[in-house]
Amino acid sequence: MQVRIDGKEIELPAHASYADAARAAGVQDALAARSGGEIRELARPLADEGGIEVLTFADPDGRMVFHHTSTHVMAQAVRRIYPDVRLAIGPADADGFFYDMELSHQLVPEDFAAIEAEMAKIAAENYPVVREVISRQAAIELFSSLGETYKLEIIQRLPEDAQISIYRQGEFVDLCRGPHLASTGPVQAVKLLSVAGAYWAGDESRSMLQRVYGTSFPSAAGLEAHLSMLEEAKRRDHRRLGRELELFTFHDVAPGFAFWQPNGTIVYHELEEFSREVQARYGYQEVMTPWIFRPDLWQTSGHWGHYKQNMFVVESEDEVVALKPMNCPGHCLMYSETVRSYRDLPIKFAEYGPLSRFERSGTLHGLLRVRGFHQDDAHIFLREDQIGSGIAEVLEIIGVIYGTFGLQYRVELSTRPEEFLGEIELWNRAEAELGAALDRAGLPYRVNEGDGAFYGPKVDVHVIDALGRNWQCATVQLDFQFPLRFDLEYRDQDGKAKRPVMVHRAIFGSIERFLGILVEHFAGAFPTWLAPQQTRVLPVADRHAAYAQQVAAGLRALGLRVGSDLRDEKLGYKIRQAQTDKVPYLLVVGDREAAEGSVSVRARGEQASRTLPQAVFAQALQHEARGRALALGAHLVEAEA
RNA sequence: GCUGACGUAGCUCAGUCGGUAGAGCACCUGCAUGGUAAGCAGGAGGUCCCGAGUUCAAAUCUCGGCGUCAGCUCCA
Repeated sequence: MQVRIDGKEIELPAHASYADAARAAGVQDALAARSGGEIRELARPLADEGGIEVLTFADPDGRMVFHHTSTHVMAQAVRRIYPDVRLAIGPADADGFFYDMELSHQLVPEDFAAIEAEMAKIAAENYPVVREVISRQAAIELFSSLGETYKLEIIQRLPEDAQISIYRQGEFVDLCRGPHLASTGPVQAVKLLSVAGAYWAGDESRSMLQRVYGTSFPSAAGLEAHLSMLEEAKRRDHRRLGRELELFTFHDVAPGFAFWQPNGTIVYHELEEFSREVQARYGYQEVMTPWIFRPDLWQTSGHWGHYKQNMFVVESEDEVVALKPMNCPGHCLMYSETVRSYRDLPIKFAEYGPLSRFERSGTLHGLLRVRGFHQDDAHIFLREDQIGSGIAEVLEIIGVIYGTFGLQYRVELSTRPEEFLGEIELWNRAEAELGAALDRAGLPYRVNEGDGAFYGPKVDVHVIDALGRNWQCATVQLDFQFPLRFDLEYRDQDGKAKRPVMVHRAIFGSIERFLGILVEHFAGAFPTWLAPQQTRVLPVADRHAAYAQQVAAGLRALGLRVGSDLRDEKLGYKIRQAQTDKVPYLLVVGDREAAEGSVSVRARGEQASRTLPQAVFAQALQHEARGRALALGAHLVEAEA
């Protein structure tokens, strides 16, 4: 028969398999195939179809199949070593796989080597992975005899008409939907990464299983590359860099709250100032509102009913009060204090004040998940006819802000959750407005059904960092509820009272969190405008100290952040330290420079240096910092020319 | 919150069998006056997370608490 494989027409005998097809197409390392969006196992016979694609490890679906079989190999190895294991679920995940299991032995990382060795044996033994479809009754009998109670529970949960498949490899059998590799042989390079608890069926009230995470590759080289990427992520960990660069610290007595060290405070303020500057251009008005309120406010806003478990509630003078987790109720109050005209709208209140949310202890994570933080928060009150332009403007600001950091981003639209306030019709309208604004902005987006806030649908923006990781940052939430609950009004053209619409939005999200993401994105090497110290003067010997101080003073007078290293150390030592401190520009000054009033400039990460007159360097640095340039040196090259 | 691991000098970590603690870096002092990623020598630095218990004796063993880490759950 004639089959189109990866775009080429190829003649194959009748009853050929996908493996035959891959071979005929000359693909050596085929893992599976894809046809009409479905993944097909290599051992299966070709179905009657238009065209197929051969999947290798380069394809995400191919990788998924590979990792899926890998986790079966791991389960088989664990069973050989710990026969009392009971298996729950074992899927592929983004970069590897995991298996949830119950066993009497508490696994520790020291056990991994033995399991990996057994996995290598299973790969070398190269068992065919055989799929069988069996009846529900046969499946129940099989897994009962094996004592696999979790598998029995899975079978019971399957719909009546579900096809039940099992996969065998050697002595091992597992309930599984597949798809899988044709044999265990390709699972050559494996690394188990961690073991942690995971609830059975993701249910907090059920038993806790042991989840073993691992990753695997067809070749040792691929595994090595992946492991060094993980190492790189570790090197960039903002908690580590935060301490090394003296940006922030945490203390046992204030879990979930950062101490901002002098260096970190500079970066923090630069971010806040940047936001302030951009938003002022768009007509935002900055405000400051109380951070402790009586429950009345939270009752009006609905937080008392829906969010209280996340709020810090304190007692004072026999009265209960609560720290604000969000600014919106305060801004609504502020809006309602005056009679508003249709001419005033949109009104845009921005606030950078402190927010507190009670987060469960196990969820805290450096700056990325804290209890005390600040947002580049704003609430926009607008007329219904301004919704489209209002949302479009926010999307524009997002582009301006993320562009400055060189961050790519992607967008998601989250719709009505199960627990919600208000009428379904209002929700539908709000969701439609957001979708339309995204379409007009030309931003492709994914829909997250049921993931919206309790008061309205939202657009979430995920930034993509230098390592390709995604972080949820900006959020834009349309809200018909708060105006209703706070009875907000404006006088329309006809003199009648009308209800405004509200937009909640933050671009960084939490400034703390965004800063943490930036630390990892830049690996601590901030662009000049964000760098705590933008330049550092290094005298060659102590007789050059006076000139060094003069150079530093001159730069400081221009508003630049400059340090000087006057210690009795050799130049190489000071340079090394300045590089590890990730200072953008080092200025070496010795006899030559002192004599001609120049500085020898060495940019971060470079070996070469160039000598420039003091004033020329100062001006270039000033331009670079003021312009919030992403890369180092553009103005320097200009200055030299 | 749950499961597991961990908590020793400012940082990274070692500490055997239960016998009162160590290294490197950083810091301080002295020598060296130096030209683009670590000069040499010396010194100081400890509530071994906190609290109980076992023991003649606890960094070490047991229990409880706090915190951190990996994950789960949660995340307007």
